Amino acid sequence: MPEKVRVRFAPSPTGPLHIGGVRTALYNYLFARKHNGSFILRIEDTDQSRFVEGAEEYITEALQWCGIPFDEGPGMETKFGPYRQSERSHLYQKYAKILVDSDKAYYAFDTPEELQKHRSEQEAQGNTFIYNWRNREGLKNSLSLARQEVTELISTGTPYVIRYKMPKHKKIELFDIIRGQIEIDAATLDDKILFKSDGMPTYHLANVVDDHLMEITHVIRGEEWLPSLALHYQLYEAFGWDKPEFAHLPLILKPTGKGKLSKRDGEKLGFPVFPLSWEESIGYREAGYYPEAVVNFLALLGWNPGDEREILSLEELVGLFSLDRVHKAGARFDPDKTKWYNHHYLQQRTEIELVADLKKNTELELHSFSDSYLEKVVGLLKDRADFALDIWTQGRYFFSAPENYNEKAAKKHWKDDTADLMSELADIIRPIEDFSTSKLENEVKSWIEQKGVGFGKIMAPLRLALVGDLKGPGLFDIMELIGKQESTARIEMAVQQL
RNA sequence: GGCCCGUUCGUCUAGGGGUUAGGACGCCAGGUUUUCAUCCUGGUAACAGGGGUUCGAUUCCCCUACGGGCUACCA
Repeated sequence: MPEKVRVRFAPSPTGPLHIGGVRTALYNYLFARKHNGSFILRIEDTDQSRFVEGAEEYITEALQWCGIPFDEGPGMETKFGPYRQSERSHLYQKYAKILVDSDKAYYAFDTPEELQKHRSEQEAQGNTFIYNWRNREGLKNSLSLARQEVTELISTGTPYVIRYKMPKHKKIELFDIIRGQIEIDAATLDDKILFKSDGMPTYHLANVVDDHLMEITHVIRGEEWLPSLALHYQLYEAFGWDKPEFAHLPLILKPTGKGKLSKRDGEKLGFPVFPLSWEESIGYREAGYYPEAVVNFLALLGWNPGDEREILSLEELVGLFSLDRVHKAGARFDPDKTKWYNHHYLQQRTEIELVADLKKNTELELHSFSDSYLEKVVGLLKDRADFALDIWTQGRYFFSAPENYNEKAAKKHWKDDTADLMSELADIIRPIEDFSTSKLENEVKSWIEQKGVGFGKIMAPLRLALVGDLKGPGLFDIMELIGKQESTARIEMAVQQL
């Protein structure tokens, strides 16, 4: 690759960034960094009717959170800017005109209603209406109308669009890095609208013009664009421009059922589909996922390094990434594996970091506990946590005495003589000066052996008394942490209540 | 319907003319933990079907089936 690699991620600010969009951005980022190139963010806001307030900010914040910032884009201006298409409309107008003047495109005056009518008429006969060589002579455009009439329509302000004049006889040879050679018969294509009657370009025109002007070398985008690649090729040729290389990424599919992953799948199956929360939809960040986990998971969804590694940091991904290892088929999204990745990255975090993670959640009543206490709790619980919040929800007994006891367990393990045994145990514990795990273990175990009652008869009710359930880390670790007073108090409470 | 892309365990995938078709998630079992989870070990499980080409196809070609995408003055 002789020229400097420049790639772009070009979302439309019509809402939150979808997880599939994040992956497209990630692959662009990885490719750019792998080749010491630039990663550009371009906002494709040519459809004013679908513009959503705050969506652009959401996109930049999401990329930031994932750790894949762009080198150029809104707010990071260079000679290639501006980076919002709405701020570049004068350019598209100019280039659309060039196409018309060279007879590669034409004005069309058909109203949306007229087109709709044609469509339904064709549909009624079981056909599809395609605006192209078959019928363009019979429709209202600068190809069918007299020159005079066209000038008059335009000068009187009649709304018009500009359509690309797709040739009838041509085999368009496409090349995609991921899919290889593709041949398309131009006769099956339609005269796509390049320039809308509202003065804005459509995706096709804006995209080609901007990619050229911004000197984009590789277009890495979703597979949904593959069908329009032939048009884009035609446009580059019409302008006499060198084409970038293209790579169309496989889609991310629903975990079950058919079709593309959607917002509804997340709601139904209870996992995020957005990087950050948006309105009612929870994001990966807010659900407690670490960006490393999301990036790692996403990178491996449709791509792999060629060996059996599954745990890869962003830096490692940069070093390993290559487009020709991108898979061709769509990938089903797997929420379980994402969770597993988060579990893994959570284990990498220190106790101090995890305490900080917990404290970020201001709804947790953590203020009455010291950092050193919290760090010890984390140390005992982190193995079993997928999310930082699990430490809180699974370790409530470190923060307050159990309010109720697992009924089934109580029925099974709290026998008639248990209360007496527990009271006796409390008496054994009370005089212990050095209230440490090892000391406790020694004392309690030798007492049990002396009594000859069997461990199960003591340990299960004791756990019930301290934790409220038959769960959790080692009992003596718990006792050391919550302390003598709390431990005995909980035993006495259980004796009373059970 | 038309056009385009695709198809290896349930899922993500490795592999590639001769392999015991490998790994990961999930699931199951055993071990550790006198609990639960983690963890460790093991197990379950796949080349969509049919034709070619070939000494030999999961691998190459064709067809079918199935899946996906596109078919807007949306991107």
